[in-house]
Amino acid sequence: MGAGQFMALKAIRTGNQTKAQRRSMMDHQPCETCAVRGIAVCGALSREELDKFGAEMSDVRLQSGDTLISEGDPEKHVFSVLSGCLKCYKLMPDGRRQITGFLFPGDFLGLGKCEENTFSAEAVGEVGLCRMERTRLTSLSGEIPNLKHRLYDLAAESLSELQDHILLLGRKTAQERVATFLLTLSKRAQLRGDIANPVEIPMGRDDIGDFLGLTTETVSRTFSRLRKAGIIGTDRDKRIQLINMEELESLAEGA
Amino acid sequence: MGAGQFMALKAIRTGNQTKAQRRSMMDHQPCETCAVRGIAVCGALSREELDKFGAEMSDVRLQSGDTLISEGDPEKHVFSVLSGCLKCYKLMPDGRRQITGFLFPGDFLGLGKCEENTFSAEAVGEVGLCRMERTRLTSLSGEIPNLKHRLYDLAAESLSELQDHILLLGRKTAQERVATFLLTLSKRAQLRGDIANPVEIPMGRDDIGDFLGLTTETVSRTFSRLRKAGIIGTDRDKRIQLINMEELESLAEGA
DNA sequence: CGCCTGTTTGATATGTTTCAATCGACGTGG
DNA sequence: CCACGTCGATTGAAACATATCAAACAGGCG
Repeated sequence: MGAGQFMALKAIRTGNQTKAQRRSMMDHQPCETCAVRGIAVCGALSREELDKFGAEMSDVRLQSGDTLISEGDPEKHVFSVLSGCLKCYKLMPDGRRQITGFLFPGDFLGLGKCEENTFSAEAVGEVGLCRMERTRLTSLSGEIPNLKHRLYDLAAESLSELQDHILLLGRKTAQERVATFLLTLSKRAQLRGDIANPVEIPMGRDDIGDFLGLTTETVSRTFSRLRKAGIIGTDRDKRIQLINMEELESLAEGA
Repeated sequence: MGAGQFMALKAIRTGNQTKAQRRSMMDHQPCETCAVRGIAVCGALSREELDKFGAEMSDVRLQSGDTLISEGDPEKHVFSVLSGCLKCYKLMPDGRRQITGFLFPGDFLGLGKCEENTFSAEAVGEVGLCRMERTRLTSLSGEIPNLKHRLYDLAAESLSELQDHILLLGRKTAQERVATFLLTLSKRAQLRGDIANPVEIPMGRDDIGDFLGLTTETVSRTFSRLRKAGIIGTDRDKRIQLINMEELESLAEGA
């Protein structure tokens, strides 16, 4: 691939500049009944720690397309995803976009070190999050060793995932990328207790393309190819059956 | 690009399986006189903390091509680079390789969370490092808050760099990748006090290719193109003058 | 039903890879 | 000191995977 230069002006990403406009704030729901307890940042906290932690949170709800944070803006808050899906991306001056990752329930947003966001994040469908002041997190992580440790673990895990993605972008073929993508999505769904096999694909083909370093068309064609090969099946666009897992795995690894 | 599938068997990377064979161990030199104090992990430590830290270190010296760690092996040690350059990479079953990053003096190796290395690391030319048991680092970071904090910062910085590289691999053209590479190398040299403008390129064209998601030939051709355009100049292969910085910057950003 | 938006499919263009050959620097041995 | 061999870098020609351009298709909704 490459050719980015020429795919450029396809949109200039004038996307609805919703920013925080449609974003709505709500009271924080009790952590005890939280759907993502156990898998989220807060999972490692004791009962008392959790109380202290939860007291600092407030809830946020986003509509599809809403921007949660923007690259370059001051990094004032950290977030924990409760429901829905977000895409994190970087833009180039001419509009080329690279999605660096998707966030699902239980995922944490706010591992940055510097004052400014290194990427933007936007809702894919409706999203619920809980939110905390970054400065509060910093001081809390000083008080609660478990929390600091958990944050470090999350960062380390994230590092490993990004390295995997670098391998994908640098060396895998379109088919291998798509296979990897489907399997990763499926495994993540399983981890948070969702259905793993007819795997839910909340984002559009263009988002998948911008994540995998491909175009919408190539993603679509690749899905079709896998479908014709009997490796995957489809009810709707957004729900895909993984039929031949073995083949999919070996495709993903590039064996 | 893409086509990885077909570039595959070009070598199967049978590379000299030197592992730790040529690796030699030495006593640890005093931290006070260390060339990379201030920029390395240990930079944030007080005098007493440094003594405690340094007492745990031993020195390692590698020859060109020596493998320091291998993907999948247990992660027993962490390292701080004193001199030279290392490449960190992941391999696919068929031999395709992706270099995830280069390490220079002052850089830290060992931010992993799990028991196993997520990548391999190999010396590019002669390398000097100091080494510590991972378990010792873990306990020390419990005792020394500064250290824990420093490690977290390093991880966060690393996250940001990997995201930049993901943008590069996913969306930049060959020329933009090479321009970015040269500038990054130059800036890092400056940060550690080395000469920034005739920038030293210790690694070969093939390593650069495997880092940028390109082939040796494309890297070489791109250098030639930049040279003909008067943007860079060359004394030797490994030392490159950045002549037109403005143009190089705008190329790198893809404006 | 017809519009709208996202997906799929087709035909063609192109940047990069692949295959192959030449060049250049460097070290070795006669 | 110069032929020779080696290894990495460079250059050329052709092949190819994916991008681009364009059109058809499908599903959801007013």
